[in-house]
Amino acid sequence: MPADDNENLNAPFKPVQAHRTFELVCERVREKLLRGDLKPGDKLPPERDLAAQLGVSRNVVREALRSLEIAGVVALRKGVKGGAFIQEAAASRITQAFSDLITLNAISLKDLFEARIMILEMVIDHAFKHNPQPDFSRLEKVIEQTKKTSLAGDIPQRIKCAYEFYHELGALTGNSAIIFTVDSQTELVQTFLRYRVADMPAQTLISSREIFLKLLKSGEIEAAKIELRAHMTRIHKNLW
Amino acid sequence: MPADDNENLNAPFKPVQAHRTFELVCERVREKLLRGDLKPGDKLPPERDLAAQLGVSRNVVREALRSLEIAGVVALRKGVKGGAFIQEAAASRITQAFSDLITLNAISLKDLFEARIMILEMVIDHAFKHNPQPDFSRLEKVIEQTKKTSLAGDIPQRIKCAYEFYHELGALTGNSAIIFTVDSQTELVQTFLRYRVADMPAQTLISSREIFLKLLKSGEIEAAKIELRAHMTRIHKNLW
DNA sequence: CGGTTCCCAATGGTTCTACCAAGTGTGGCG
DNA sequence: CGCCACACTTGGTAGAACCATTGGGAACCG
Repeated sequence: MPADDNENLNAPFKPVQAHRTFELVCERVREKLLRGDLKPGDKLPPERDLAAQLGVSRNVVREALRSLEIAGVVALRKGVKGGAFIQEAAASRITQAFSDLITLNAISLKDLFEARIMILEMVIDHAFKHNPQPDFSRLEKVIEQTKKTSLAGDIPQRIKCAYEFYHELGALTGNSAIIFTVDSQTELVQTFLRYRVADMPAQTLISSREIFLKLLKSGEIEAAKIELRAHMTRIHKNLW
Repeated sequence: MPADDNENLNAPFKPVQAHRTFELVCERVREKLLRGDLKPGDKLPPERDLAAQLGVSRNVVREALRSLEIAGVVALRKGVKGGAFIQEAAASRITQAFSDLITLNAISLKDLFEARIMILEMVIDHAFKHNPQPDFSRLEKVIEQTKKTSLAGDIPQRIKCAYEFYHELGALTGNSAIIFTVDSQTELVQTFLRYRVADMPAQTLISSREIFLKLLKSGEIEAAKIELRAHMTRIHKNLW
């Protein structure tokens, strides 16, 4: 439920005044984003200038920027040539939100992992439902890359490949909302597993990926889902 | 923070630079949350006291609180007896994240709605997969409530009932990660539809809900999914 | 005694000013 | 020519003062 202003829908009076100044500043920025006046990579004016232009104190501008930063809309860099830069759209803000729910004990790791499997299985189903012959070339390329880096023992690159793998899997749906969801879950799981990747032998990973792809290609959906679930279980088991 | 040192030892790349003071303040609060020293409903010390206790300026404390507020961890109320109160876990932060992705044109409304349908269908599948006879009593109760408020023309309550309906649907999985995902999507859609609910006659809504429940109860999963998709399409159509 | 009104203190919200810290470039010096 | 130091830009922190809202209690009135 909208946790903020609730219940004033049928209120005869409109107590609307929620304007903390910094929120208005955020609105201005979001407006410009929506209208295309601002695009990722663009830079906002310096805090001092912005404060002057908007007729508010620098503090207010800072709180607004802080808010936008936490929301992942802008990133701040200092020094000359620094400033507030509009960020590229990314899954990380969703990731952060889920992460907070976990620290609040509102979501257990078990549920998180189970949900991840559910969504990925859904992705596979959906990929075939609308297209009997999905294009697996990108997925294939990622697995190839995984093979190389993982055998070379390049852990960070291996982690990145894993991310790309699930990303391409999600991309089979062609639905960006699903892609972001999958990405955020991957990101989330990786933050919990980051320092334990090496627990799984490279060969185990590679063969799992290859078997999975082979099953997908031959259209054995259910078998592919079983392989995926088995792989996930191997990964997650380390945490319990 | 000994735990952090531990992790930094074998960290391939460091999360350094976190030493903006306000981030440290956030950490302190999150620590207390994680250790159970703070629970939802608890109140943080006043900004001035907090600043003194932590040995930082009030400005820093404010930025930290702003950050936690945006993250949905605390809510701020002014006046005497006001302060920063720890919030109950809620989906709203995820909602906001998706909302930002939409304003950045990274997700289209079409994809959002399609993803929503996909997830709900997945929920239905999953509910039956692990339990041939799911408990629909809560869902039934919500529909009963929907009937009442919707015929009475109580729009806000009708919206709330819709939220509850999808919430209980998600709850059939027993997976809190899924529940939060469903909730956030519902919230998101509702913000786009809020002022157009009345477009759908109450009777259309009610009969759709009842047909859906009846199909679920008789185990006609596919038919239920079709009814759900039809209902969704009716709702979403208004936006295109 | 009961209730209404008004004032006061607590607390978040805003403003100002000054200064610190970190990049970036430029000009001077070897 | 190359390197280094200094200055300038811009975000980060500090601290004090004041405003706005809220809740409760004191004062007042019936």
